[in-house]
Amino acid sequence: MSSSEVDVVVQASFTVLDTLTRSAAGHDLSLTQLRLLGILRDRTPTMAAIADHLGLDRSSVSGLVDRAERRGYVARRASADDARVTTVELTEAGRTLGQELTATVEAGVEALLDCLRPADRKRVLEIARSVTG
Amino acid sequence: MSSSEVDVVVQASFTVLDTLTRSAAGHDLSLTQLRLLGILRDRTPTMAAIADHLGLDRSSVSGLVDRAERRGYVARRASADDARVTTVELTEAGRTLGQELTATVEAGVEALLDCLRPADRKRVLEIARSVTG
DNA sequence: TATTGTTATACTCTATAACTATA
DNA sequence: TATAGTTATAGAGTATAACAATA
Repeated sequence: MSSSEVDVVVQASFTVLDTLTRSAAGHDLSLTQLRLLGILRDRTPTMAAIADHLGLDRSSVSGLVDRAERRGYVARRASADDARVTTVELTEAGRTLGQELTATVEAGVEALLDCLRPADRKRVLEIARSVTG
Repeated sequence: MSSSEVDVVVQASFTVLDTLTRSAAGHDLSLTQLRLLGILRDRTPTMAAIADHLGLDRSSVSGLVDRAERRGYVARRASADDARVTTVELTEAGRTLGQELTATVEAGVEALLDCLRPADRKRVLEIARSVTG
């Protein structure tokens, strides 16, 4: 694979990520906050699990959750099993916002893929699944 | 396209971006600094052109270039045509670092795509080109 | 002793607003 | 007047180190 071909893959990823960033910004959120809400959509993880998932230090997640909590999108809950552990969950407002974001992101990504032929759209999904692993 | 299929595309983009972020961090750079060096690889843009390319405010680019300049990777040059204009170029150290980054990123992206069959690798490049436009 | 999470600190990144210099 | 770039300011995001509470 030539270096220009790597460029193309990287540029395409930036294009998708720019779409996500704009979707988040439209709701006055950062990309990281968007990812946090995405993680909480179907989970109630511990602080450590969030850090692992986002590849961040735990202290960074403390601040991240602080700001999301201050805005009313998430809530901390003490674990019943282990008094050291804190779990994080969406509030009703957070869930509503998450659903709006999902719709916005979906529209943005679909717009990006609208230029592809049906066979290519099928293929890009297969490839994306392979990359995700 | 179902929402789970959008998820797959988004997750694949995050995977590529995480590879880039790790490549940059390995050289003690942020993703934005990596993008800046990438832009300068084959151009000598004005501050305004960098801002347009990265989708940032010009004041953000001033700080970005300040920090890169302080580390010896880029240099500002006054335009001969228009005294208001400043162009930015790589230093020798910046070019060397950029080449190292290119190699690191290339290896990382290739590792991601190693699971694909040859026909798929060809296809992903075509699709990536379409998305990039 | 080891682990979970927070706090203190420092830096990068980013935008808005106000400014200077030039066109 | 309009444009290019900077500076001042404020806030978000991030890591490191030190810490408290719990296991």
